[in-house]
Amino acid sequence: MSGTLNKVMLIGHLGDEVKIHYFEGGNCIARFPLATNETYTNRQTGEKVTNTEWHNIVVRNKAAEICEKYLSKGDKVYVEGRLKNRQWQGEDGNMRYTTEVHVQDFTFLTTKNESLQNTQMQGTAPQNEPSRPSAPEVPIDDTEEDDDLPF
Amino acid sequence: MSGTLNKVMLIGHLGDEVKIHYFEGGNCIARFPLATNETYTNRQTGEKVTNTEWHNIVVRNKAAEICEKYLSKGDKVYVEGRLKNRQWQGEDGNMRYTTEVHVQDFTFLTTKNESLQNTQMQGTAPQNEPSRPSAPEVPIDDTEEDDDLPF
Amino acid sequence: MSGTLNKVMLIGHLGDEVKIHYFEGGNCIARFPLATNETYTNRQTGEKVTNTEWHNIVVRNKAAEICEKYLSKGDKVYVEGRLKNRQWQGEDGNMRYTTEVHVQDFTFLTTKNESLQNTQMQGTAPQNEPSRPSAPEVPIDDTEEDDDLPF
Amino acid sequence: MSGTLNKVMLIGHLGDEVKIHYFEGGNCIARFPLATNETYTNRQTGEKVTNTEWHNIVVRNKAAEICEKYLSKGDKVYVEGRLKNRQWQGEDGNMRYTTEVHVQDFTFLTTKNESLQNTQMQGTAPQNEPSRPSAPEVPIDDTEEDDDLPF
DNA sequence: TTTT
DNA sequence: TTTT
Repeated sequence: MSGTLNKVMLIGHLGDEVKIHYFEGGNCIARFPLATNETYTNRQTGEKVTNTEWHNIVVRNKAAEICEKYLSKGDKVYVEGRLKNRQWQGEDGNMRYTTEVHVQDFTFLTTKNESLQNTQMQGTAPQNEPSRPSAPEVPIDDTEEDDDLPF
Repeated sequence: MSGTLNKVMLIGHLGDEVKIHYFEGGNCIARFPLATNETYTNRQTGEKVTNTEWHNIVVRNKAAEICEKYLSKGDKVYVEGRLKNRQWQGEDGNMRYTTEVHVQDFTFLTTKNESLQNTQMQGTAPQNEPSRPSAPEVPIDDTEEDDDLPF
Repeated sequence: MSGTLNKVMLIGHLGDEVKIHYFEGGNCIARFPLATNETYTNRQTGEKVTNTEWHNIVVRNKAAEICEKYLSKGDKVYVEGRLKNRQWQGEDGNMRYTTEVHVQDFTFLTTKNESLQNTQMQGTAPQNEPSRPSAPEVPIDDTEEDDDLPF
Repeated sequence: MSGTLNKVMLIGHLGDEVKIHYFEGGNCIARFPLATNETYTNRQTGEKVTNTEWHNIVVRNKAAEICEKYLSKGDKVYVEGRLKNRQWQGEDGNMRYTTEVHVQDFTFLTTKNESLQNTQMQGTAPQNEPSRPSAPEVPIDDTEEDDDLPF
């Protein structure tokens, strides 16, 4: 315990399909962009303004596979996780910086693919899913042996 | 996954010592009251008002033991968990209802017992601690075989 | 500022219609039950178990009227607020205790009444709505002159 | 209402002093870096690893002035807000991207400057402070007329 | 009393 | 690039 807290909670829509990448050891990582919207009225002009924020969502291993299987562009989802900054060297030699949301928990709020109905139940059991009183049947290997890969 | 969310996040002070109870199988449960305060100014009278809410905190197994070991009355702590309603029959034959916060994660914000400094690191690794990329060294048995006990 | 935090975040379904009550000064309060579900597999028996928790949701003034207008039994909603304990004397003379969630923010995730489409935009502007950069057009009177009424 | 949620909750330590900037109309914006830590044990090597994430915190107007007045490098604070991405053109002509946490609520968890004790009460009344039953005495102008400035 |  |  470090006495700190790093928590993000988002409800938004997928702006694109889930992209998954498998590592040699069998681990995998999934990524997708998530849009949240804010609407307000400009006080000076009186016009209604909508701002969209795009978030880089990152999911690992079993949870990644569930997302890849059941989520599609446009779906609404709740994700909970941590902010993580990542840097890498761009092709032009300059450093690039990105902030990602590394998912610890999620729940589907709509899915276009309605075939998941029953499967959906275990769909919310990501890595070390905190809201499960009993242990998940499938042990999830969370080893971050990919940590220095440019993802 | 059920498509729902049940989350509570509190920062408050312990109103009493942690009380722990061990079950036969080795499981245990710890309880303590946590106070949060709200201060506002009454618009009509202009006086400052402070309201204190008391929350029933429930922690299980390894996390319970960490709390019992390191937290004391007056300590400040962050807890995250789920709301759970519990009912039982009182001595007068009437049903009693209580709402509890079942802890999934926590972090110490102050402790009177400063001896924990180093131990503190694993102090924040409750059951299925979600913010850990690697697995906790000690597997935590979360079996709720005590679920129908009146706690 | 009191150095404490009292926050609840729920996604659930309304178990009943919104009940609204108006006070003399024009203030009002709305209440509805909200269900969250938890599903897990019993480790011993292998059977799937679903637990439902019921939460007492309380909304005030303008936000209350929006809820009453647009939410119906069965709708899914996100609510954010504070835990508040309330006690009152029952008809049998015994004290009763309830824990409520006093809403500070909310967003509709589905509504059966689809006629709200456009109105919905301001539907998420409860009292002192925090996610609005510009001020809401309608000042909301939040005076808690009803605090000792048995609601 | 947009049916989305964009929420960040952090407990961390200030990595530097609060920097405040005043605009012509009297509005102001404060910024400071906030560190959160994550500690875990590498499963392969068995060594303990600590990761620090740095977050760009942005506060506006009255809340900004309170932060500037009472927070110092090293202080621990809870902040709640929204993720906001900002881009601007760097001196080299390349676009720069940053993710910021725009604060909606906060509470001091420690302060080196203990003189605030009493003042602290209003220290937690940022813009449209959601946890206040009564209205703040000082109306806060939240107009974002500075939105296209490179902050 | 909700929902999947 | 989402959604309402």
